[in-house]
Amino acid sequence: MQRQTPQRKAIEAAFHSAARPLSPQEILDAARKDVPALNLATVYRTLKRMVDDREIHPVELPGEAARYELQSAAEYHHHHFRCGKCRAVFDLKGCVNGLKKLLPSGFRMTGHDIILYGLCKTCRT
Amino acid sequence: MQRQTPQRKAIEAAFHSAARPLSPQEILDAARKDVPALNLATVYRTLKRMVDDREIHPVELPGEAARYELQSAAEYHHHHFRCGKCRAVFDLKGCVNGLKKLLPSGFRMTGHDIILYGLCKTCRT
DNA sequence: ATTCGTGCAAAGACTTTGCATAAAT
DNA sequence: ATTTATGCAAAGTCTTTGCACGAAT
Repeated sequence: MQRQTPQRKAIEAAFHSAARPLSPQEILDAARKDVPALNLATVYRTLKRMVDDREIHPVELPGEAARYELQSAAEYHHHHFRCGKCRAVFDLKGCVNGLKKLLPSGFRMTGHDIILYGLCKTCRT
Repeated sequence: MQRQTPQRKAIEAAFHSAARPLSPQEILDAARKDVPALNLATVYRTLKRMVDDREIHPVELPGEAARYELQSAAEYHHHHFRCGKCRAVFDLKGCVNGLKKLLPSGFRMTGHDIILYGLCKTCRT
């Protein structure tokens, strides 16, 4: 049975207000507004529990540390956009056709990732 | 000007015989057959120089350490397949259409990654 | 009262860097 | 002779873990 601690509440609050994938450090920074003494180790441990509880979902991008997002965002199939300037990651809607045609013969595909890179609306100006 | 050391030769040889993206540790293991005293730090430094020289190219997959492949493989636009059993990474040919339609309005796209997951021909049996 | 979570510090994995030595030009 | 690369060890980053304390049930 898991407990209802101020730390976990603060971390959950960070996810709900961000609405985009967050790194452990971003979560720490945000959650410290509620619980200033919060420790990074606690963030890592809490993230692990939340993943086990299927409350959040890891988002892994090439060459970067894992981020996490609410399971509600992961419920539908989606991909990610990474801004080259502010470095933030955004959820994208939809998918594409024709991935199977990339497969060499004899290979079986069970999943895929698509990551788009560029500039977000804010950084584009 | 760069020098022609046995270490660098051994590392280059490892790339040529593998013909797939390799991690620094895989490179160390392979190149030690030629230069047993080879050090991991030397591998990292040599990889950096080879990237600067455009002789190799980094291949970054979600949630994994960087691998590298010969620039000749990177000359054409391509993506990667990752086998969930043997964990090897393979090059794929071709690409897909319709990625731009995933972009939120106001965002600009400058590049993309596609990674397919599944079982390779060998592991599928 | 018991159990589980937290903070802190230490330990790990991976990568980078300083420095004296050795090798290449 | 000069310049650059190497090996080793130390230092960095990010993440995990041990332990005693404190909080939740």
